[in-house]
Amino acid sequence: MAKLDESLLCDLPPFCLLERAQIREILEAAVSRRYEAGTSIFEEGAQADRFFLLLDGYLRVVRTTPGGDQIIVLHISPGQLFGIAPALQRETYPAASVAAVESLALSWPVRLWPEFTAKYPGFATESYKTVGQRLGQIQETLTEMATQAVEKRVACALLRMVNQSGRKTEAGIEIAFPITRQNISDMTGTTLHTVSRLLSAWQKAGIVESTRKHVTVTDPHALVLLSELDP
Amino acid sequence: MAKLDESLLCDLPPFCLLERAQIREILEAAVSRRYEAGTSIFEEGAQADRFFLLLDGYLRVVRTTPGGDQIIVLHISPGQLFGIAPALQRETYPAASVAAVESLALSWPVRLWPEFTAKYPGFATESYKTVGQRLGQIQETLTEMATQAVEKRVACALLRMVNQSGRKTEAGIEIAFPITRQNISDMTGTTLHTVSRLLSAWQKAGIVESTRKHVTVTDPHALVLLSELDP
DNA sequence: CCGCCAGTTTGTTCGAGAGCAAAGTCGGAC
DNA sequence: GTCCGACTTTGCTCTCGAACAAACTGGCGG
Repeated sequence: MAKLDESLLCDLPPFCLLERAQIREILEAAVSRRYEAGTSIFEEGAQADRFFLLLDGYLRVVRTTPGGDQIIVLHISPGQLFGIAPALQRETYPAASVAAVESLALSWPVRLWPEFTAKYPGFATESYKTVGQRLGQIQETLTEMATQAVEKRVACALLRMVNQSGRKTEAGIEIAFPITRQNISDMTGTTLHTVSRLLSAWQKAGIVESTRKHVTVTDPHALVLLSELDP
Repeated sequence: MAKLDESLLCDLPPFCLLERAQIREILEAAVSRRYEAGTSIFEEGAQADRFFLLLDGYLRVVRTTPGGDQIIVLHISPGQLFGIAPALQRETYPAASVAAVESLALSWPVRLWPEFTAKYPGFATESYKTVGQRLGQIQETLTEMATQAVEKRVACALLRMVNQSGRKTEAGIEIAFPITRQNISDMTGTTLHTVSRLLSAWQKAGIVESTRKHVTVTDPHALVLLSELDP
């Protein structure tokens, strides 16, 4: 249990309607923990006994197939709730959460969920809104995966990451967390080879720049065209 | 607004904890409507102003890409809530719902949702449970789509339909709603040609039987093997 | 009873992208 | 500085399944 400044929470959607005293209460009940890059916060299929809020860092939500292939379902940015399976009456987490960088998260035991939704106005509403957005996003990814060619899927994946956590730099917009070719291929259901070729081609075309583990989109508009156009 | 027997509702998860009087109240507020096969209950992107309960029939939940390709996200069986976007604070429905056969559904205006969850114990819990199940199912489909070859995806899709709405017959287990090769290809992101070839091969192998618009799985176990094994 | 059409089957061609192989390079540990 | 391992690049081959084409079939409406 850590002593945390309530200003961390009071701007976030699920908490922004609450009073200082309520926020303090919530913090009192929370456990705060640091996760090193690469470590997992919880595993796929594990007992869903807590729910979480990411304060700092970035997470990947990952599913692994029996065959050992894995795919990245989505990324979590600071300020977002995650591991909210228990809010949906799930016994287990449907996917694992892995820290992409050193990260900091709060968590509460599941039994507090009903209390939170009952006691704090707007908490339930805002949380379910998050669920709705994720559901929509996953449906979108699914359609994309089912209908689009590899090139478009990769373009869409980059755009999604840029939109969710792009940082403006001199060169363009940089994805805020480290990401390998392998990671991108795990988001798009392709191979790191293909991703590497695509990024090389786009770099030559002046659309992206990339170094090890980092990608900057220099011409977002061109990427949008790639993700939409047919030929 | 139709006069409906409350016994229709009282066994369903969202309502099973309620008293007769409450169920009657809920029915009073509902609009009941019949939909012909092929018609849509609501369109993708439409204002999400009502939520629904399928009483009879089967629905496909469909997303369409800008390019005109469409994919079937999931099927809805009698007794399930659908179009519950509003419960997740969405302004619009993220996908369309189309009747696969002549169907009957109840619906209520969105403004009753908060009332229902507040007034009827277990309603919110059970509804969000449904959301959780769908989220899990879609994630599963997504991983499948991203990692598995066409043959396995089709096998999985058949198994999912059989599990959700299989009917025992002399020959095996029949999928309870009409389904074309095209439909199956829309669930698996392939073409009707490929699905046709697969079904033919499986029929020859004694695993399935199929006529126009109908599929019966005669050897479910063999299909499970196909959906799991590697070689 | 016939004709039509939606749905299905089957053949053939062809290209995207997976799989395999190998070499290059950057960054951190020591 | 130098070594090592994780990440990346690039070339080549080969297969799966999409795309195109065309014929067939069964059911429904007139």
